[in-house]
Amino acid sequence: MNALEAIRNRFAVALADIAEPDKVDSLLGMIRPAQDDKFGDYQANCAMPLGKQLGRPPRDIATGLVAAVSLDDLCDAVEVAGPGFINLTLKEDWIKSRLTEALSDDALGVQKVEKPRNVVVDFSSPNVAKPMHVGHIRSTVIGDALAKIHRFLGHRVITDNHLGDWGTQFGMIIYGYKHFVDNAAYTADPVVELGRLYKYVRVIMDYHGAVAQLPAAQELLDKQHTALTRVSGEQHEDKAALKKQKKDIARLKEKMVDQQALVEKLQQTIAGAQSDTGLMSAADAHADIAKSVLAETVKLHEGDTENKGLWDKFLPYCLADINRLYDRLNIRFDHVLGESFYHDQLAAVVEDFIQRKIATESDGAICVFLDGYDAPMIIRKQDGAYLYPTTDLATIQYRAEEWQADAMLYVVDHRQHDHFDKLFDAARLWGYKEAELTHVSFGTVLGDDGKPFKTRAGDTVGLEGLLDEAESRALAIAIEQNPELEESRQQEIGRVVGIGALKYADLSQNRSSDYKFSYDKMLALRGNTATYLQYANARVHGIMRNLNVTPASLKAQTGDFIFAEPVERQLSLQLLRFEEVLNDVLVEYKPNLLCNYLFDLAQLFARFFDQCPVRDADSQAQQKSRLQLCALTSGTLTTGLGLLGIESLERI
RNA sequence: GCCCCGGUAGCUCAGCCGGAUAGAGCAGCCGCCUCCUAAGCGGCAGGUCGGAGGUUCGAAUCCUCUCUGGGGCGCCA
Repeated sequence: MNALEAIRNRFAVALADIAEPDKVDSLLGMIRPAQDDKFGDYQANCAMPLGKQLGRPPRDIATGLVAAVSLDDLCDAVEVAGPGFINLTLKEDWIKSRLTEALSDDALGVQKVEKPRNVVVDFSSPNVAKPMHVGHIRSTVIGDALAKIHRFLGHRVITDNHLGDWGTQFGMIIYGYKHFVDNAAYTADPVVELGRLYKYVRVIMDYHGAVAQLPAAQELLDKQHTALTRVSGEQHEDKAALKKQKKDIARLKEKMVDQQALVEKLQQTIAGAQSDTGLMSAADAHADIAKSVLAETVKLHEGDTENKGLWDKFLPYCLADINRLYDRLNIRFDHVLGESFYHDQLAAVVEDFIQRKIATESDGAICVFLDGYDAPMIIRKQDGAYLYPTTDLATIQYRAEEWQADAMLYVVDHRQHDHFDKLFDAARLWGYKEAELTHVSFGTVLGDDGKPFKTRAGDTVGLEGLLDEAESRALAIAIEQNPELEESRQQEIGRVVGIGALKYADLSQNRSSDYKFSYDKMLALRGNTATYLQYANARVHGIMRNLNVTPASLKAQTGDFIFAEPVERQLSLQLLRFEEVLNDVLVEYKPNLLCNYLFDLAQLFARFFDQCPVRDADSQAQQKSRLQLCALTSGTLTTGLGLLGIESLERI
């Protein structure tokens, strides 16, 4: 039982007597860790709102509460301060006995939740056959961490990688294979050749697309220009009209900047293609490539033997390709049920929607109209093809019925917010009202310039290159810091530190905000980084190594805890907050709360390391106590990092 | 036009279902290795929490308006 929960339980009894029953929970929520040491360890802020509700002075309420709550075995000082804050200081004996419990427990005293849920975590979900890029890493890393934390707290977790394995990109590869394959290259390395084919077809399609789009884009730009000239030339007398004119001009100019950029981009695409004569002859020979690609996709979906055969042939290579990345990131999934898994269920989904009269036909498409949205959710196109909302609905059905999911978490970037709002509304209309459906959204990864992270050439940055760079930078530091270590150890440190830094950079940020990617910040040796935590952990192990003890040997024969320096008590309290923080993480699915916690823990340990000699402790008993704190610290850091999907080492 | 998400120290960001003097890291300045990993520790300096109203005993946090940046908005995913 963590301290916060213990305190809340005691207050719950007392509050039941004086507060309205439905208010008790929110009042208990006002008991929280104290913001400042001088206010004790925890503070209860519920007397002020209670005073208002009951029409009595809050200080009286606070005093009454203090008298009514039985905390004798838990807290020392219980003080009423200011307008009615109740400041609580935990008894040292209570802290010490919790530490002793944690020391002998593999889960560090963290208890399983009382009501485990079946939680499906849908994350990563890349389109196979397209190169994975930096945008995929946030979903992958955040989803993995949330799954691990759920599991650690006793929930039944199912992770599912909902691959895009049935879309247009296969039409592209199939078309590419049929027309452009280099058989020697394919035999030598199918993955590389398929990747090349995808890009090749993409470039040709983009070229034709740009050629088709450019005149209209140019025309629109000209129109905007004309409009700007016209509006600018207008003469107005009254202020309101003048203001409107100014606003219109500003808006038009803004639009023109965007439109100009679009035109330039199209021109660049065309010029880029034209500079490659080989490509141009292919482009000329395949003028209808977009239509043909679509046709190949349709044939695949309709079960065409040849295309389905190619799909069956290509898919394992595509999977092997992405699995190489998952291996490097050390990430596994319980299931990999991509879009293709659901394709034969889609017709039935749409039929069911029609039969239940929650979908209607509009302009030949089958639509679900939802309150609060102008645009409907289309589940079948005019041409009879299904769309991703259809697949997503089938997926919800499957997860609810096959897996009895109590919660489905979708770790997907924030741009799909509207899609998920609609999807969830539609699913509830359909009858899936029980399960929690949550879009765990996250922001965009930006470059130094504040724009979506791209290479100088304008391509999205490949994930593979990102991992390479992170590792090689970390390796350089590892060699510099540990010149005496053998090379394989340095390599190992480089790998663990580099990958850890990359993951932590994503996790430590509030997931909802965009974040600026920077190798330098990520691999900084100080500050709130994985490296700092790994370093702290390595230092703990250094102490234990020097004194020839292990967490296991300490566990075998525990001793008393002694708080000589203030930092020892602070460190202890922080160690005991682990469970509390893990529960906090799951309230809003925010792994950064765990990062913050671990960073605070590491900082406290660094102070402990400075102020509390272990080898040269004053007594055997004190040394024992400090070693036990070391064991708990390394256990918590290692476990905490592990829950974030980050490895730790005993020496870095 | 409508909808969503941001704006907090020079920079990168925490804090946001209201709580006591707004935090951290980086960058800057000053100290600390005869001492368990200095990939460290201590200290100094730095903020009208975009702006204006409002609700409240109390607002970075809630409400309204406004400025500003980003994203999304019928047959792509």
